Amino acid sequence: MNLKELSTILGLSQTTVSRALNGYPEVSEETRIKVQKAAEKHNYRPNTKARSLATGRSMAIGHVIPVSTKHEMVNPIFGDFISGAGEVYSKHGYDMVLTVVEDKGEEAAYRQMQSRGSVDGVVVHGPLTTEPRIDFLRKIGLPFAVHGRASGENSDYNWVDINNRRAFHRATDFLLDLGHRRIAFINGLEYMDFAYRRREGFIEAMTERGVAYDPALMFSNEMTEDYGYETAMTLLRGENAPTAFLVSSMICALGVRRAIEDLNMKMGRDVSIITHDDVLSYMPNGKDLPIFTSTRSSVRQAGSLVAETLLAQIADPLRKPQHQLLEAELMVGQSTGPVKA
Amino acid sequence: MNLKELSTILGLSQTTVSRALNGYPEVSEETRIKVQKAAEKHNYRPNTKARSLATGRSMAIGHVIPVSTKHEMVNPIFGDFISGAGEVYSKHGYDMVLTVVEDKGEEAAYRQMQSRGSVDGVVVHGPLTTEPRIDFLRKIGLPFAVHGRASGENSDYNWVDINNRRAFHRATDFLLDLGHRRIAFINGLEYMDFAYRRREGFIEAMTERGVAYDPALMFSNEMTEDYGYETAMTLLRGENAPTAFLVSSMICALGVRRAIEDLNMKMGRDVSIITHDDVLSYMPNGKDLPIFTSTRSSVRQAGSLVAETLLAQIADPLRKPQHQLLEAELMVGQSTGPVKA
DNA sequence: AAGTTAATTCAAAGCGCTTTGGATGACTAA
DNA sequence: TTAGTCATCCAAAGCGCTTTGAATTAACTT
Repeated sequence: MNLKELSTILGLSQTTVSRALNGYPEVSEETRIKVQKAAEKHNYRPNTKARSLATGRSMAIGHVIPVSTKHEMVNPIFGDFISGAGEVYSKHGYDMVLTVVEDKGEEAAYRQMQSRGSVDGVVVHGPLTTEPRIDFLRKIGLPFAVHGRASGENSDYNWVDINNRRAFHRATDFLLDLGHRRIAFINGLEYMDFAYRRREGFIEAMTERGVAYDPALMFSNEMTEDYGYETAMTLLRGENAPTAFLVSSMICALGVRRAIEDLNMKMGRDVSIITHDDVLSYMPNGKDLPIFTSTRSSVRQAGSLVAETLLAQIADPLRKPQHQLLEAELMVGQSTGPVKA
Repeated sequence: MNLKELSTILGLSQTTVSRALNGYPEVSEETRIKVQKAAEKHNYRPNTKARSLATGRSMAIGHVIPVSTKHEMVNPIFGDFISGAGEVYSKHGYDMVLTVVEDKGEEAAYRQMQSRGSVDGVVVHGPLTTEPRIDFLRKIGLPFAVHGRASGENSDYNWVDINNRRAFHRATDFLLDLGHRRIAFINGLEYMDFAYRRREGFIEAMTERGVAYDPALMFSNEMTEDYGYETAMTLLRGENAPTAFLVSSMICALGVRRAIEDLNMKMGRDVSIITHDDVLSYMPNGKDLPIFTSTRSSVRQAGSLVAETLLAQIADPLRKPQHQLLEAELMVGQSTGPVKA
C-alpha cells in the first residue's frame, strides 16, 4: 500500500493525503480524520526511503562499533547503552543503524554514512584522549555527539560524560580514609579517555593526601574478568602486596574477587575492592546490600542522554554544542573495610 | 556529489556512469576506468535511499531487541552476537538497523519495518517455545532467520541453533560420572526455547541413568549474577544441599561461585559447577586452564551464521529454509571434581 | 556499397514521497 | 456587483538513483 493507491481509494490527491497524515493545517479536519482512518485500515505507512529522498533527512542515527581485531572484544556496556539510546530514537521516530568495523576503519565508515546519506548523525563511542574522529566528523559536516570526552580536544562539541576524575578521586579518598596506602589500580586502556581521567583522579587524590603511589601497582588493559584475576593474583602472591584494589569495571572486579578467594582471603576483610559500576542490566551489584563498594552511574541513562543531545543538535543545526557531566554515586558495599592492623 | 554532477563532470550520461560503477558489461573498459577514477577522486558514493527506491531493495537487515520492561534487562550476549552478524552484513554491503522495543511491541516493530520498507529481512532473537513471531513474519512476508528454534513450531523456517539438549545432556552425564546425584539446575526462563531444551537434556540424562531429579533443585529465571548467588546461597545453606550445579550462563555461574566462596567452600572440591559458555569476548573462561567446566559455543559465530543464512534467503527467495545445528564443546575446567565421599 | 551485427552510449521513465505554486469555490467587505 | 480573503484541495516538479528501450557509431559481411 502506497500513497498513490491510498489517495486513489480516497478520491483525493496525494498532496492532501500526505498533508493530512503529516499534520499540516491546510486540510479540513473532516478529511484529515477520513484519511487517518483509511491509512489505519489499509495499514499504510510511508516508505522511509521515499520520504527521506524527498525531505533530505534520513531519520536514522549511526553507531559505529569498533571491534578490536586483536581480541575481537566487544564492549560489554554496549548493549545497555544502545538500549538507552534506542528508546529515545524510537520515541522520536528515528532508526538506529549499526556498523561493525574493524579497528581503524571507523573514519571510512563515517565517511561512507555521510556520502551515502544513510544517517543524519552519529554517536561516537569510546573516545581516546586524542580523538581524530571529532575533527574528522566536523570536517565532513556530519552531526555527532560523543559518549565521553577527549581530553586532548579543545574545540567544542556535544558530549555526555560521567565525572570520571572526581569519581575515582572520591573512591581513592574512600580507601585512604579506611587506612589503605598500598592501593592497586586496575584500569582500562589508558589511551581511552575515561581511563586516562580515572587515572588522573587516582593520582590527584593520592597526591593531595601526600601518599606516594606506586607505578608498579598501576595497570592498564582491556577490562576482562581474566585481567582482574591474573593481575590480582600476581600482586597478592608477591611481596608487599596491596591492601586494596581500585578497579575500573565490575567484570574486572569479579576477577579480582576470584583471586582473593582463591588465595583463601576474604574480600572486605583482608583485601578491599572498590570498582566502577556501569549498572549493567545483567550485572546488578547485589540485591539489597551491594557486593562491591562502587562508583555508580548508569550507562543506559548515558545512552538516552547522548541520543537526546544528538537529536536536539540535528533538529537545530545552529544550536551550540551541549555538555552533560554526570556525577557518579559512591555506594558502599561489602567489598571494603579498614586496612588490617 | 551525486550521479548527475559526476556524469556532467565526465561528460557522460547518468546511465553510463551508473553502469560503469555497478559493473554492467555494456560499457567499455576504458570509460569504466575513467569513471571509477573520477568517482574515487570526488568521493562519490550512491545515495542509499535513492538506490533503494529505484531497486526496491533496502540493503538493510533489521534486529529487534526486546527490553523487558520489568527488569530493563538487555541480553548480555547481544553485543557479541551483533558483532558477528555485523561483520557479515558489512562484507555484503548491508546495513544493520536496530530497534529497541518494550516487551510485546515486537510484532508492531516488524510490521512497521515491513510496511515502511526499511529492511529486507529480520533476525529473530530469543525465540520462545511457542513463538508467534514466526507465523507473523511469514504472514506479512518478511524474510527472517531465527537465532535458536521454537520447539512448538512445526513449520519450516531458517534457523541457527546450538544443540542445547545434547549439550546439557552431556554436561549432566559428566556430573553423574563424577558421582554427583543431587544436581541443582540453574536455568534461564523456561518459556525461552533454549532453556526449555536444556531442561529436556538435563531430565533426559538423569532419567536415562535412573537418577531421580528433584524439582526443588530446578530453577528458572533471568540469568544474572545475582540470581546465581541467591539461589546457590539458599541451597547450600539448606538441608540436603546439592553437590553440583548445572548452570545456564557464565554470568550466573559467577554468582554461584561467589556463594560457594562466601560459605568458605571450594569450587571443584566441595561443590562442582558446570556451565554453558557463550564465549563472550569480555568474559573469557580463564586463560589457559578454564575456570569453569563448560559446554562451549561461540555466540559470535552464531551471529555470523544467522546473518549468512538470512542474506542467502534474501538473495534467493525460493530457496528452501536452511538449518544449522551447532554442537557445543565440553571443556573441562577447574570447577568440577568427584563428589565428596 | 549496402546490409548486418556488435559495441557503446543515451534520453527518459519510474521508484514513493514531500512541497511549491497555483486553482477553486465560498464567503466577506466595499 | 466586484474585489479581496480564506479555506481547501490539486497538478506537477523534484529528491538521486536504476533500468528500459532506442540511438549512434564502428566493424564486419556479402
